[in-house]
Amino acid sequence: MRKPATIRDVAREAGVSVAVVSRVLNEGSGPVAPHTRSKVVDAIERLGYRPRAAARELQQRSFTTIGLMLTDLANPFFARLADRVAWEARARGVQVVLLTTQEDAHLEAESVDALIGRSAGAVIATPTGGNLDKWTRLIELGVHVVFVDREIDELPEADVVAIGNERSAETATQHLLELGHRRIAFISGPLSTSTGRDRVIGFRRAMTRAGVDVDDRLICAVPFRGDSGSDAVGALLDLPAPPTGLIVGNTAQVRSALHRIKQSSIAVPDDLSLIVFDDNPWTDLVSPSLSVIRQPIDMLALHSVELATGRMKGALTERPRHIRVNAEFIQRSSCAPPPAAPA
Amino acid sequence: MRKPATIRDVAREAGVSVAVVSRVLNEGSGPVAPHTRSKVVDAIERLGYRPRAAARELQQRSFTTIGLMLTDLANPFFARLADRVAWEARARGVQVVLLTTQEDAHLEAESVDALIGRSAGAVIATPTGGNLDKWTRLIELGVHVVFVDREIDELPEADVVAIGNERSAETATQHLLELGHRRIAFISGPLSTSTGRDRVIGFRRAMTRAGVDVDDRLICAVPFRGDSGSDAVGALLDLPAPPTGLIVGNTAQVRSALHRIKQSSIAVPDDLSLIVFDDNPWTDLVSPSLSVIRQPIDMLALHSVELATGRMKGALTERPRHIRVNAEFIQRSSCAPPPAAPA
DNA sequence: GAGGTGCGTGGAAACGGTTACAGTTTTGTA
DNA sequence: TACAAAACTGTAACCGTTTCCACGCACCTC
Repeated sequence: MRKPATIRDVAREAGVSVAVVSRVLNEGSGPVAPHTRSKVVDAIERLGYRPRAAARELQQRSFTTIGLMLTDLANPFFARLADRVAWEARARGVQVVLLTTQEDAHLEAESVDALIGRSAGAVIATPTGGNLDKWTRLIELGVHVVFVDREIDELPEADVVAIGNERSAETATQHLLELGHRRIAFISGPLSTSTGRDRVIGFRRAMTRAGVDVDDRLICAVPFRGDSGSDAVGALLDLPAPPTGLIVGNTAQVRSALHRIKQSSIAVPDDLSLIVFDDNPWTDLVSPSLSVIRQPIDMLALHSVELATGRMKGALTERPRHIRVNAEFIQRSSCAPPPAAPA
Repeated sequence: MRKPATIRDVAREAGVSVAVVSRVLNEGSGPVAPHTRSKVVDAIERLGYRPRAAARELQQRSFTTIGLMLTDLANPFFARLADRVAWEARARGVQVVLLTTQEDAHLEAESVDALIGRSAGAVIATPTGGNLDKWTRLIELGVHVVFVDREIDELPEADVVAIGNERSAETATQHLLELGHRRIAFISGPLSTSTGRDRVIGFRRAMTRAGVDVDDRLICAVPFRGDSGSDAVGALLDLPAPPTGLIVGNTAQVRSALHRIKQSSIAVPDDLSLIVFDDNPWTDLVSPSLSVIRQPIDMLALHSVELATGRMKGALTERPRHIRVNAEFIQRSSCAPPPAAPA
């Protein structure tokens, strides 16, 4: 196993200069006579030469890589998002470096550092909510940041692609209200995330507009990780007056919450009407099939990648954009009028 | 937007030479006085300096990037695999470049090309089965290839990490046989993949050993994409003598198959006993909860990354390894004796 | 006090590409 | 035939690290 050939070896073998070889390598970066080119190609073939990517990257600050920083690929929502992002990125010829933060601010900080070292041109991320300094630094270094799904208000320099969270929560709540529910519970993500906050706002707004008092015990902001969904459901069902409707606005906790409901003697939708955020492959396989708020994942991915690559290539220079795409309410079988509807 | 700081900037800021900064960066590569070290650390902090990966790679011939080439992240199995791979990779300080092939040989070829000449030292992949030439070329170029989940017999140079597919299928079949089933159907992936072939082999072996004739109409090898699972179920149920037991060995088609079963009037497990490959987050949420073959995803990820990074760093130089990890049969509620068990 | 033996440090040469610029040929045109 | 323009090729300077080697210095040992 001998040392790999370098561009200089090729040049010597072909009897030309390194510049010529480089031009042959990078088609169109300069003129090369046909005969010379074939000599070079031969030499490359003979030596089995392959240009070294590191050397290339070092030299040219070509931003051909974007970072994709998601919290957790085990969550089907993010998994499908990653799938679509990878797809869109490929179509644009850019590479995707994948990083997961597991909802951990410390890991997130590490990831940002890693991206700086890899000289990524842009980052698509679902931020945990912290690390303001890290993000700021990243942006200062000229790395374009696109927040997807969530956002950070304190970072107006970043683009944002998300669904209308307030509106979606409002729609779901509205649906339950119209069925006659009055005691409606809401399980959201942490209020440190924009999704958590906005969805709760939407929920409250719908309730208030309907003239229904919001019982704060019916709003549970729980972490994304762990079994908090199950705990929240347990606590809600144990209340003296348990809710007749439940909206789970924390995608990552839907499974856990459902588990608890399945274990209990509560019947859906007879005893409890249910709407969950995000349409998973299995939401129509369980019994009863779940009414959901469906986030348009391909749109989120499309816009994110579009923004990221656009900014990277300098095509987009205007001020940061906030792109809202509409989530869709899909009615299935998990909602019904409350058991003892008021007269 | 200022330029990223270089090691020279740090050296100047700290009032030392670049050599010292480098030694601080690479702990243990040379002596540094404690006081000097802290000056350097301060400077790094102040400047927000991050060493540039490309420059590092150029100098020392180590790679810090591995390619992760999966077919489809919308499949929860691969999504969770990606999650674990990202995790294991991070623990080893290597970056992951994500590529998806959508089970398309052409896209796979493109992906391999993209990886060639990029700075990936190793690739973890679930191959579609074709592109022998591409893979061979990649390996020749010194990129270490680890096939995970599936393998390609014609490429003995690649490492393989997979479950015992024959054995797992055998176990599942065995379970149904013991319950008294004789007409057992098997839906597998394409026979062009090792998983498809091996699982069918295991299925046949168990049947043969039990002295049960295998009805070829009960074996459906269907594509991973599309709605082929549903079609296969439809065909099976339409048979004059439909099966009383069904094993879905095509993870990607489980959802589609279940859908069709749910639509039909067939009751699980009363009319049809069901075992599916791979334990998803929702297999115990549906009714009845599904008996599954659980693939130990974290083990698959661990070994893959271990092999990939080990080879990359030159720690592993022995001949290619085939690592088999055991899948586990998890019994839930989707199996019962056949409706008219033979006396 | 001469001669090791370490430690701590800095200078400068790699590593393998790209590319600006200058130099040499070939071609086109008056 | 002369001379400018175009086409091609070569030299050398980067890019940001790591690392080899030399050097100064304090300390220890005969």
